[in-house]
Amino acid sequence: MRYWLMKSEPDEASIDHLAHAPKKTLPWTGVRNYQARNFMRDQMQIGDGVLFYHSSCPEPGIAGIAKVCSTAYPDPTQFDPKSDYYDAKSTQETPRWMLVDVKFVKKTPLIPLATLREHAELADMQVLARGNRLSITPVTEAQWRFITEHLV
DNA sequence: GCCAACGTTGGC
DNA sequence: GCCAACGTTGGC
Repeated sequence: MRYWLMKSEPDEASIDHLAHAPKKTLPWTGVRNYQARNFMRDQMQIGDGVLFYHSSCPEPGIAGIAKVCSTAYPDPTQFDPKSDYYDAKSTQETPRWMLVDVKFVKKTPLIPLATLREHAELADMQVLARGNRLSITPVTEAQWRFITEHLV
């Protein structure tokens, strides 16, 4: 059992989209970074906790809780020439990009980035590191507990 | 829109 | 394998 923070642009896929999706699940499409892919492919397991983070928006921050609800499988958008996420170098036989499905758990009052930065307990969170751009980052159990017990 | 930080690409 | 150029991310 691990914990993760996953960034999504709310215009693309917000916590509300997840809450209203069929079965309350969405495939985490569009990751095109090897480190983030490797987390999904190699480390995520069904049941892992997810902090659902809204990025590139007026109020960036944690907007809800979700959980991993599938093992990794090829991201179908890499094969679709009409998709923004199409990758001409990827083939069905040797897919380059993998994803997991994520299931809604609950929406939370938005925890802004600035609030996360205020807490010494969270100072080592990878998402808060200077220059961090990774869309999926590991969260420690201590960080997870602090956020879910004190900030939500 | 700016810009720091970082990843990727491709020539050599 | 190096590294400059370029593209992207994402907060502000």
